[in-house]
Amino acid sequence: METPAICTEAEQAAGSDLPFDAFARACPSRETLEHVTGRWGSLTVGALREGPCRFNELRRRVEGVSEKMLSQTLHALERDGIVNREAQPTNPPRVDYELTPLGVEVANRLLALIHFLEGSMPQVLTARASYDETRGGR
Amino acid sequence: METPAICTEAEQAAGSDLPFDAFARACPSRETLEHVTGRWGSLTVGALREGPCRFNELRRRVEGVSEKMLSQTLHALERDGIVNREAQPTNPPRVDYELTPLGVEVANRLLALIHFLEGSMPQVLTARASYDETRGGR
DNA sequence: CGGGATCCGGCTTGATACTG
DNA sequence: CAGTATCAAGCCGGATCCCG
Repeated sequence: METPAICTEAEQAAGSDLPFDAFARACPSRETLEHVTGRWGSLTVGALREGPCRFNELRRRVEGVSEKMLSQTLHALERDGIVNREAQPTNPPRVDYELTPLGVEVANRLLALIHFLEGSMPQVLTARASYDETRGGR
Repeated sequence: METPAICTEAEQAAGSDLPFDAFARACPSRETLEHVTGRWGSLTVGALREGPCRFNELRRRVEGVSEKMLSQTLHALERDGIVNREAQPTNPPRVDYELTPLGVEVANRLLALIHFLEGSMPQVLTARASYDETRGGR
């Protein structure tokens, strides 16, 4: 079969009506992918790649993120085993976040993609320009 | 500076108040990244990697996607120079989509990440299990 | 067939406030 | 400091209608 890396038609053929919910479950790697590549996911992974840090420090590194979103993102990544959370029951509370070894691997691949994209921005920008021009700016 | 691949604090330091809108613009590669990794983006790129195809054929390959979303995704990818659109003014109209050389490169990196993630699913699943167990299923 | 325009519901996000 | 709870807004995605 020509099923790509991402399961697409696989579940369609198997399931039937799946409103896109079923296939998300059938393809857990997609979930993780989105945790990693999502808005705050990629920024968080990027920030954590510079070294472990605490919650509010992370908020500063990823600035623009709300507490809620950072917390949420962190939990998702922690649940996926990408991020490790170390809470010390001291007072005041101190919690450090860091990438797990798996997280580092993921970060590297992700960054590879991102770097490639960044290196390709001239092409992308050119493409965008001609696209916009062709269609009159819209 | 230790600015990561993804521009995070860079613009913060430079700009100032950016409500996450400014930095999205300051960091066009992030935009493209999300086009590629997004819900339909990754599926579309994956589908197109199997070879060029027409709109409705694509809809079938990526099934679950609505016309609107496919169209939208395709336009975003086309604008970024990831996808090439070839319209033939015949009747009935025939339009073929295919990955550009750049698109193929991007697809390869993306798939590398995805494949790694898929290969790591046992770890991820294990991590998820212990996370869920620890917190009582929530 | 290939798509654009519109309407609309829902999930995602973001402020704000509160707890330990 | 390190979060969670709540609530409203906004964007995303889907269904539908329509045109070329």
